[in-house]
Amino acid sequence: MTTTILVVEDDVAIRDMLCFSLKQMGYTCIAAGDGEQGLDCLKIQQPDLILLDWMLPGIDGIEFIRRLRANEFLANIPVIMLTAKGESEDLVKGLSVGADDYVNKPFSPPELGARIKAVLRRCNPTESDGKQTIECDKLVLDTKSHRVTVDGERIDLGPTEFRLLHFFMKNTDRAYSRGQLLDYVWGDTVYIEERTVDVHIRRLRKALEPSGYDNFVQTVRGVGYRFSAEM
Amino acid sequence: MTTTILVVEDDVAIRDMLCFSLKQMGYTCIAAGDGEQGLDCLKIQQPDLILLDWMLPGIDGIEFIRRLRANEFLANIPVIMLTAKGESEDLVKGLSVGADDYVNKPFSPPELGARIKAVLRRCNPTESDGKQTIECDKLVLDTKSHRVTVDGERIDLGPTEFRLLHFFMKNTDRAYSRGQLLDYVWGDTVYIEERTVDVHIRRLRKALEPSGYDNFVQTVRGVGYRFSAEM
DNA sequence: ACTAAATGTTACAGTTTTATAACAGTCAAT
DNA sequence: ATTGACTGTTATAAAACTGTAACATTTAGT
Repeated sequence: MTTTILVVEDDVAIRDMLCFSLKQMGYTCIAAGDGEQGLDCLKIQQPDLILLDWMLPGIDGIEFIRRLRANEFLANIPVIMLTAKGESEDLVKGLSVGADDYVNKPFSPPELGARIKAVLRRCNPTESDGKQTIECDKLVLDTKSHRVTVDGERIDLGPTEFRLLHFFMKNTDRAYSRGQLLDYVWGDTVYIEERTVDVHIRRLRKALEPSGYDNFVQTVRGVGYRFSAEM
Repeated sequence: MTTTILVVEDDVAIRDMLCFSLKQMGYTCIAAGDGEQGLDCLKIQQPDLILLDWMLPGIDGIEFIRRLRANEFLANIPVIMLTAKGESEDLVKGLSVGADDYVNKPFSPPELGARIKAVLRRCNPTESDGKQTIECDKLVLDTKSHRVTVDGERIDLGPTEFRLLHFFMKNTDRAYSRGQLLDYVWGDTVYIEERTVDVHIRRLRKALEPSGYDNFVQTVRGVGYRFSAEM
């Protein structure tokens, strides 16, 4: 799950610096040079957060937020204002118009990062797309506590086996090739031998063995693997 | 049940006067000379209400409240602003930022007392006793007295370990990343190495060791830590 | 039954993650 | 100034995890 941030800032140097820092922090970044451009970007793609310079040519910060909040699809996107020092007047205006937080220029990347994290957290209190536990017969995977249990009996899994089981339990009764599993469970950026999947399947089976659920992990010869309650 | 009030006011005379009046009214009083000091106080002890002068050297009222609201433990503490006459501008700002009420200087102690009572009533509708202690098996954490005991046996914790345990006991059976713990326990405005969390986890475990509750603090490899009665 | 391909299993070396201890700076109380 | 408690950082040790390759077994087709 990548988090996308829209940066609206007219100063090229600052904009580039921002995008660079944000990417380093693992965010995906869209950049706009003025309010008009920024609003255009929003028509195409909805970011998870907006970094908004307050002093903009054309549409200024206040106006930008107004228009943003006026659109029901965009109204909930949190906004962090970037203000120069001494603009505390505007600051209050901004917060009252609907900005969620602000950062004074100049700021350090860590500080900005902290603010971004805080705002995202505040705005996504539900987190983790709802479902807290996934069940399959008596097998229970709890995403919050990061635990797998059968009848309350705990099953120990390494990080990779946990992700693998998690994926399987979210997508039961369906066969996946080793390549697909690598993409979905490991991520598509790494290059790993396909046979490695076999090894982790083995480890998962072994961990599930005492509970008898190891046969839920099924081999589909010539294709890959499948997780299913039915034999 | 004593009610504690934090006074943040830079003018010594007014501050002392306030503390004196408050004590007369039966409140316990903590005093801070500026915003920085005030925030430090909050790390150690959570008051039931904050009296906040609006004109402060360093961190001003807006910033103070902003930081306050950013911390989940402190977010609900009501704030009464102390404003000089003619600062009606700031008044609006303050209320929009999240102050709960205001009192114009100069004010009379009875007036202030009335406001305090009103705000406390408004903000603690459930109250009367509220949860003062959190328990986990025989482990008892008293939020007011800032004490942790097992079977009446006292356990000594440093401030950070106390907050960490406090957070854990409020959120058991759930894995948190080091980053999340930093956000929730340390606050999202500081930038601290993630490894530092490990060290404090270690200190917490060590402190709990003699009681045998150290294994409640569990490592979730690849993720972070979890506090749970179940192994 | 024989063969080739696919999968199961195991051991291991390298890497990553976590635990622990030691250190230095801060702050308040004395 | 000095002490002592506390905090954050860092270095090193220990533990856990990972990917690979080598070998074993099963499977399907002949």
